[in-house]
Amino acid sequence: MTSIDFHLPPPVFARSLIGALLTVDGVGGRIVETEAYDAGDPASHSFRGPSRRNAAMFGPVGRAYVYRSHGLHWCLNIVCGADVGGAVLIRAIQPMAGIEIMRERRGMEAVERLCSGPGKLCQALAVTGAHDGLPMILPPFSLTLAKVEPDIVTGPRIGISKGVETPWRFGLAGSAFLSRRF
DNA sequence: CCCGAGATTGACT
DNA sequence: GTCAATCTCGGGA
Repeated sequence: MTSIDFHLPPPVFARSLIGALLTVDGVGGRIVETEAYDAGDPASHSFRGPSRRNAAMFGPVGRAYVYRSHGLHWCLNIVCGADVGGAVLIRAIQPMAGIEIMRERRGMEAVERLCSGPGKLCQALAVTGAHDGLPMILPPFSLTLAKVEPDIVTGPRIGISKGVETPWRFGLAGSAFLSRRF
């Protein structure tokens, strides 16, 4: 059993998550895309200090930070880092377990698109604000790192207007399950 | 208090 | 390509 080091700096931890198996109540798959954020980063929700929404980012590492995007979609992060204010956004998953349940939650959809975005995968895995602050190492979550680090591609993060040049987006090379091409 | 922007998605021109 | 859906936060009046 390999223990997960949530104290790694966000960019390092984000890279280590590529290929990991993530499930929620048994539904999930292989993480194929992540993004790193930290407190010194103007693109991060933690940049301006604690608020009601981002409180989990200032709590213990290894917990979920789930926030609502544009008032509609949920997005799942894992709190990490040597200092407070760090987290890794889970942006895409390759569905492995509970695919039929995901289809019911998301409607008829090609398997490549079921979890190809941060809001999509939260819908497919039924992650909501109720999961905010919960430990990632306990049910309903299950998180298991890949035994061997796969080939990884990097690039600028998606959908932000500050810190755009920071290459803290990580993806599984050649994956058909990414939110976008690198 | 009011308003614009935002780590998104899906529907539409 | 454009745009609306709808919640939280920060900045300015």
